[in-house]
Amino acid sequence: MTDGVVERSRPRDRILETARDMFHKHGIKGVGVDAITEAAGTNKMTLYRHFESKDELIVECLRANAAKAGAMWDAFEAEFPGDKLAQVHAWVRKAAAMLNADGRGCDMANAAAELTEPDHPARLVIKELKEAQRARLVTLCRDAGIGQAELLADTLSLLFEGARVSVQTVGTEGPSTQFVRMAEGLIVSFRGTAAG
Amino acid sequence: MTDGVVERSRPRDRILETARDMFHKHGIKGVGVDAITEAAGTNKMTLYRHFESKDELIVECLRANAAKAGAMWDAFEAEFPGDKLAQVHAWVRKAAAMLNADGRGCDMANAAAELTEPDHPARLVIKELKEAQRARLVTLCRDAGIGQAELLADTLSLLFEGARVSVQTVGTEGPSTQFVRMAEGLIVSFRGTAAG
DNA sequence: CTAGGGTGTTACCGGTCTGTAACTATGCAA
DNA sequence: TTGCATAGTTACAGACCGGTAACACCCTAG
Repeated sequence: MTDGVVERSRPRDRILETARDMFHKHGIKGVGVDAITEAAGTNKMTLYRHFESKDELIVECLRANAAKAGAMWDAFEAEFPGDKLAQVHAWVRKAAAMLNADGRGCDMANAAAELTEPDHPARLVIKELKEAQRARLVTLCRDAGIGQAELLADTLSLLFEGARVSVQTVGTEGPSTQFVRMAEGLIVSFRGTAAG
Repeated sequence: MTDGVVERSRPRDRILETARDMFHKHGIKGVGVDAITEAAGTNKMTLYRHFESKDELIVECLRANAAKAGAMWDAFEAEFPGDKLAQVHAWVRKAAAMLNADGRGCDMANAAAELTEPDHPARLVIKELKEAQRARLVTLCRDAGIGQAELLADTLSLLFEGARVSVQTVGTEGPSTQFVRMAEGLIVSFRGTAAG
């Protein structure tokens, strides 16, 4: 039996997990590879044996985040099998929970704010992962029988995205406190219109 | 006659203006003081005679941004004197214009994403300036005779904030294209409810 | 027992970062 | 002309950055 998932896992996994946590808390440019490897209980050489550069490590961290987000969608389906409308409401609750979880916003959005080079490898994966998220929410809304599913999904997306940066700038007592009310009101409103 | 506002202004003003531009384009941690002073046509010593540290320069840049934002509100009042509802719609148009202006989001939000130290001097001014913006929009909505002015203002704020980060992550062709429609729809909807 | 792959250690490279010291040049005002 | 504030120049300190070289150390598979 392994005594601690983080401590006794392979160095590559520890590095990835530690980097994800530190990038999230302190920003990408705010963390050096030395700090990551030390926190992961390893060293710089081992990092560069598994990742060819810091940029590649960043990309892998973002992909790992996306994988966790994908698991979230699967959890909705598992909790409310077939009931797409319930899953939409579950998404709202999950989003609200994230807002109060910590004062840091979305890792993808934060990375996009930091990595300004237009051809940075991370920008590509950020874009495609955000588009995948959007597609899943659109599909969910559509399958829930809501008219104008794209518009509702986009509105909910922007509200959530905005709430995350609002938490980061003014804290949890700002406009983001109204997020659930806004989202639920919108869903009701859109369900009132034509339902395909 | 001075031949160029930027070139012949005082060094302090040139540094401030140049820093604002470069922080906006490349991020705060992505720009060094050497690069700023060189682009401003001066040198590092002069910068440190006018600003006691890079952090103080950052704070001054954020304050300058807020001053420009304040001028925007005054422009609304000048264009539609007394007509608060028209000013709300002017805000929507202005916000939409900002979305397509460039792919970079709000400087305050980006700074908050980069400067993660909880006691960083910039975090205080970011919070108070964001709260001031929110207060102005709430007041405008209330004076426009809209019921639930706070809720509408917060919703519009989150939508705009979210649209700015969406532009930064997936570009101008993403959910942000629907911003005006969402905002106008919300205003109509809120005007339909009780009007005080 | 042995061979080899994964890992750890130390030292280093060249570059960049914020911030400072010491000195020189300029322009304006009395 | 003298005096002074402002600005420019060069050089540097001390720290950190991403990334690499060379070598010693396991642990396990054969």
